[in-house]
Amino acid sequence: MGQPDTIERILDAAGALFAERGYAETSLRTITSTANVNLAAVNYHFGSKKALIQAVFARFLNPFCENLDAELNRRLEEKQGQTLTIDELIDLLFATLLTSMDGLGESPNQFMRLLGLAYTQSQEHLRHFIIAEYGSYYSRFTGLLREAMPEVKPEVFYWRLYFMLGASVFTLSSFDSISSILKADFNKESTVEDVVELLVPALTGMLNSNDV
Amino acid sequence: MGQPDTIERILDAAGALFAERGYAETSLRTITSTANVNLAAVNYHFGSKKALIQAVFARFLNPFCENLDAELNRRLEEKQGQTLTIDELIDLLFATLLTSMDGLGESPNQFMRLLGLAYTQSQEHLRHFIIAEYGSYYSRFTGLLREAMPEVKPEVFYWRLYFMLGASVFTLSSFDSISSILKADFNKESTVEDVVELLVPALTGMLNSNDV
DNA sequence: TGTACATCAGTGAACGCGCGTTCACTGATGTAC
DNA sequence: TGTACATCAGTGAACGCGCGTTCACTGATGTAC
Repeated sequence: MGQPDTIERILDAAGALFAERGYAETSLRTITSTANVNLAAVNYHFGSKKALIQAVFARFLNPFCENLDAELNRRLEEKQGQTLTIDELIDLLFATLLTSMDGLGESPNQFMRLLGLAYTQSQEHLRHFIIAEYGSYYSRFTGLLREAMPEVKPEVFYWRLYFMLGASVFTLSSFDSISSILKADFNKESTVEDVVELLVPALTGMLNSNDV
Repeated sequence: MGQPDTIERILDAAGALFAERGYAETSLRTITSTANVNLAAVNYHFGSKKALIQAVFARFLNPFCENLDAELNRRLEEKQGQTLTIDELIDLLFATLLTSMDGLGESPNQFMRLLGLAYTQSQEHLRHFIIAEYGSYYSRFTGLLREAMPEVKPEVFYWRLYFMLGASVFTLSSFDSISSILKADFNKESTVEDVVELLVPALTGMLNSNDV
């Protein structure tokens, strides 16, 4: 194969196909023929299909987590020790998500779809991988969010975190099909940016919901 | 096979196994051996694996949709033409969900998990089946919710509906794993009822979020 | 009442197929002396 | 500068395996006359 970067081409094809149809439903034969690469190349470069799945994730999560960390540092310095508010944190999270994906030429909904599938498909190895590699970033963000709303009980905070995660992952991961129905029913086009703009205040409203 | 109700035993096993590991990841051999039934019995009684998946869904959705419809009728009559509020509708929805599952001896999180998987796994036939069979119930409920919040723009309402769906489906479908982490971290036991009690005001808070 | 036939739930074994992975191999490039 | 060897990306064909589905068959029960 004279063409450059077999590894990159495999990652591109795998990312798109996994997001589209799921991990178990995408065969190595489909991936390698889409990438114009020999069938055995995946096992040669990555070792196994599982390792390929993890590599696809790392390519998304590494830049995102690094950007998130840097942004948090910048904002904390700016506020000189004051705690960040819920609004500021949620805003920062989604702004980072949108800009991190720009660099890769990948849309955030593809990333969200992969993330959603990691939860719902039975990919134990993937959940372990994500927790082991990126758990500390997750803890830092949720820790800061906790500081912004210290008055709620721990278990209430904990469940609201998952309500938030669910609303975000589910909506953005199904962005394509949801927005195409919206187009059909109301003739309205939407971008991911539009939805994020609606999502951020909705999540803040949910985290702040009072009557418990 | 002298034991009674081969069909019921297949549906029980299939429901539990699909919810646990997904549709593609559960083989007919696993289902039939769990149900203590001959491998060929699924194709004999249901025709195909796809038809079995749909039958599993129908067993959940039929009673739920009928109960929801009846409850809506009852409440509307009670209020004599007045529109139902957001709180009342969300309350009624989840109360019906909880009571509908009681009768089947099945937990709402199993049902939610199946529903979540229907969205994320590439089961086109299943989405078509659900829309065709149960779309009118869905439209009725969302129509009433729309009447309760006529001031928001249609597309804003539309997206908030999906935020709500995402938060509910994601959280309840992962109830087992989320609550086991909560148990490990805070030594707090939670029931599905506890989570629904937190979820209802959170969803209402999200639907009502103002700054757009 | 007895016989012949139809219906139907259930069975055991086999079918072809697509899957992830392996393996012996090629050919280009780099390194040692 | 030339030769021998090592390294490494990539290849083509085959491997065994588990999958959903099919098919000829059994045996119990119901129905017609």
